[in-house]
Amino acid sequence: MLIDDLRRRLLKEIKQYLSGIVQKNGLFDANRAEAQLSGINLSAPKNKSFGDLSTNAAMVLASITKNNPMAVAEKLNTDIISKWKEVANISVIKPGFINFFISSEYVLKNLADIAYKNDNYGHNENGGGIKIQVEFVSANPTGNLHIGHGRWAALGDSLSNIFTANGYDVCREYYVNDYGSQIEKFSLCIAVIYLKSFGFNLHYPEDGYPEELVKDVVSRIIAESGDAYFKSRAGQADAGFKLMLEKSRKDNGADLEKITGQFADISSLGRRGVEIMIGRISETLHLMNIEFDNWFYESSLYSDKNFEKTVMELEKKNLIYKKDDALWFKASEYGDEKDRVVIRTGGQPTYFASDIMYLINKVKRGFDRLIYILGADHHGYIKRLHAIGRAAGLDEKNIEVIIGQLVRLVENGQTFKMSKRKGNVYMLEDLLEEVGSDAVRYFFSANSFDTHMDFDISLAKQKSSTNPVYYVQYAHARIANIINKVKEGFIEGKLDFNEGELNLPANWIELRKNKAALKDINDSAEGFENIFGSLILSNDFSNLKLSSNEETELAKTLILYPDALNDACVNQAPYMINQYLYRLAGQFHFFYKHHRIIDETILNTSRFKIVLLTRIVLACALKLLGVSAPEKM
RNA sequence: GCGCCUGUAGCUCAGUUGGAUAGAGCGGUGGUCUACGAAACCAAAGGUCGGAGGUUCGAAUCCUCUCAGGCGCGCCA
Repeated sequence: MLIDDLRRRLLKEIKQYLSGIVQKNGLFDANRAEAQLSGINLSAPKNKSFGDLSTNAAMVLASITKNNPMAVAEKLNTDIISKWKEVANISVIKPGFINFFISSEYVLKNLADIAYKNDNYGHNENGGGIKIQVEFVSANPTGNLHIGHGRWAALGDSLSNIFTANGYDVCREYYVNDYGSQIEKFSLCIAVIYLKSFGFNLHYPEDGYPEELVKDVVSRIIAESGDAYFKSRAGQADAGFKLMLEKSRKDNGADLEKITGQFADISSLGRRGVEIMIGRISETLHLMNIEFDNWFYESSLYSDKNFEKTVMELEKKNLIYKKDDALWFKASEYGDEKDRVVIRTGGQPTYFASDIMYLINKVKRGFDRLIYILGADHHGYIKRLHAIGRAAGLDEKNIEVIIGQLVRLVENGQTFKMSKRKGNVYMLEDLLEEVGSDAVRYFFSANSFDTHMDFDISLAKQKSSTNPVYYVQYAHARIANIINKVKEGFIEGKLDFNEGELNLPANWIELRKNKAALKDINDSAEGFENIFGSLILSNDFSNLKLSSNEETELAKTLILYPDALNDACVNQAPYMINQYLYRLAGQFHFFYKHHRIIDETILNTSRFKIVLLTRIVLACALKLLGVSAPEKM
């Protein structure tokens, strides 16, 4: 990591400088150093011609010490920055900016590092192995995933990948809401359809789940286990029962439930239904390259008298009280807007009761940091989750709630709210089928969590060649093509190059003698990876030459990947990876257009090596986003 | 009514805790292929940063007010 390291070094040296020179006049307080110096930036300047990097340190310092910014800048330059080996061509400009370029010495040294680290290039240990749990999607198992879930899934998974690459121990968790009244309703719907499909004459609950969905689930249940969920098979032919069913059509839901329960095992059907739905959801997520480490079932919170024990604990800590025959949690004493009901009149626990137990459970499992990624429709949760955390004596900083804004659907210029499209449903599965996982993943992680993004269905449906994901993938495919070309050229004996500069893998030399084996390698699934991997292993990347501006710029972008990865982590912003990728791909295309790697029969080995390194970085970054790195398109 | 989020080019969005001439992509305009893949490259055009005040050397960024949009505010989950 270059930028972050330099900034840290700069701050450290400035502190020493300040404490020695300025402290005596009282302008600088060592205890407040962090706050006073926090405004110091070291980053790429807006205008590239100023340099690769720039710092406003002199201006911040000048305001503390009441000195002339230009004079301070000159001093910082001679005393500190000019001594850095990483930089070159330093200049001090008007208000007090210090601009500089990355030294070629540093660039070359770090290019070699890319080949050495390969798949792990850019990774760091900043996380220090801290256990961090990311809970996301957690859609109810009573329906399919909608477009919004797709966005949160992409963001959550990419963010998890970014955390892992930054040295955190990440657990991706999906919380399955399989307990409570919604599940009871879902179970009843399933049981009703189940009985109906065996000839029973029941009416479908009016406020039930979409019938098509439930029918789908039931047909799978019947396909796998037939009438196994009947309580009484004899009842089917009973005339008295039929009368009862007739009557039930006019009755209310309570009777419907009673009658249904008499003949079918509602809760078992419900459990099976939930499993089927979760299976579907995980399949959809799998299509998006997302695998959860843990599927946590809400119902498991209620086993072993855990609920009763938790309530007793809360009572002991004086966190709950009774009012209007219900049991309340004193959430307002811990920052929530009001107190929350834990047990309803009648003894049923609320969803909030689960929240309490779930959070306690997470802490008990040893996670240091908890991240909840919630949809904007759940933003009311932030305060109550923090309230639980505080009451449990946890540091609020370790319970982070990230709110992902909703996705608005646009079709032919018309906008739809996701929730209003129940009649004409366009689900995540449909989107994946229409545009493919790569485009979905790339697009959904391309914006910050905060943007209210529009998803244009009509645009997504047409496979636009101007799609940024193709642009990035195309860079990778181009490189794969070059690598193949080089291999073929060598084996066919049509390519000349200085062998000292490019060490060919041993198996290539074998292939030159035995061309029949070539086809086998090419046809094998790992063929390309073998070609690429052996090239990386057999070569030294510290001796390449950067002979043009385009190559130098590309190389600098390559070595700044670790910084991009760090930034994406610190800011919890996967979109920064998208931006980096786009910039890298652009720089590669630009380079490619201006310089030939293979010129007629001559291979430029330095350029070829840069291309190999570019491929590594493209693949690393694409992997973080869960987007494939194709060899052909 | 209260709370959270958003408003930047025709469209979709960046702009890291206040910094230099507000940036990309798409679309539109005009150029590039007997060339390692043109799914690419190059050039110019496009803006009172929703509006109004304020804070200071300096504001898209911070404060106040205001307009517009999204989402919440249950003994539902």
